Amino acid sequence: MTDISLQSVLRLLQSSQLIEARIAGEFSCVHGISVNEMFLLMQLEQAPLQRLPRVELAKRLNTSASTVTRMAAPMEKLGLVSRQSDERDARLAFVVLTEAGATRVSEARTTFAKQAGYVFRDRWEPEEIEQLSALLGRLVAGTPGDLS
Amino acid sequence: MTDISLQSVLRLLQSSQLIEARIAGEFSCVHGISVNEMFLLMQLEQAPLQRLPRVELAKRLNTSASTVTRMAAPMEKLGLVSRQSDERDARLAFVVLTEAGATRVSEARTTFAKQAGYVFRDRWEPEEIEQLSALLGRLVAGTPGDLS
DNA sequence: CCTAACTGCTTGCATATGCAAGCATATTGA
DNA sequence: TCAATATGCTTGCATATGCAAGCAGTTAGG
Repeated sequence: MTDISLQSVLRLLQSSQLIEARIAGEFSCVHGISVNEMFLLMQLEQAPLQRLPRVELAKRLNTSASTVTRMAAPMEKLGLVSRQSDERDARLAFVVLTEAGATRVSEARTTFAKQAGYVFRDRWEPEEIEQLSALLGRLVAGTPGDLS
Repeated sequence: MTDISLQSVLRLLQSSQLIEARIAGEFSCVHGISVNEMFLLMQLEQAPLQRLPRVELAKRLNTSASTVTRMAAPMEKLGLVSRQSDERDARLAFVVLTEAGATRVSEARTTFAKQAGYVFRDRWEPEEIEQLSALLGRLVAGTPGDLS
């Protein structure tokens, strides 16, 4: 393989697929939400006032506004988020993190962290994980929804 | 952020999303196939006899057998792959890379490599990309469908 | 042999998601 | 002021995908 950038991106996409497949099943069984739903809650968690307009949330999740609309609806029924409108601009419909949502995302993060640990459980030195994290950090740095 | 494994996995999944979003649109417009379809062709390309049973292809793509069935059908209409049965075991239906498919995947890889290069165009030294690739290589090492 | 269990593939149904159109509201320019 | 444009959200349609059931063919145990 001559092209190192190509190799890196191929490995990045492949490892991402592997990890998602490995984590997703157990995760949603334990917490009743998907990994993507946890990501949504995590975005709210780190937003000022724990709330975001739908369009902004879509940008930070690298997805479309319609997906946010459709993700938020069932989560609202579960009480994990609520809807809030803006007094100044009636077009805005904030997605707001509720108490229950904050609790849930906290529990979910714990499970996720444990599963993330398993990814590196064999033959990884802490310094190597740090190195990987630092390099990946440069790829997500400055993007709207950086969670790390 | 106290847990380095968590941070690494979060960044890995996020950077993967970012890259996919950035690459997918232009890519499929240029080549008439999606990135996932290119991955399918690349798996065949590196398989003995440029062919694989559907179940094996599913494993290597980290997906389900039904997805492979449904991906292969339109690609067969396009002439990129063909179907071949096994003389010994009539259950097997190989997906076979055609000449046209080999040409197409070669062109697609060129475009993909160019786009991969853009991912690292700013502030990345070749040694850093190598380092990233090596670390990610450990995550995909030994998995069925390693393309790198 | 022959039946039971297994394997590979396909298909029906459910879910997830993007795009484009539509609707309501805000902003801008004359 | 008001018409044209822009923005935020939702919804209809199309595509992508997984799971479970079903079918065809193979293998194993008696």
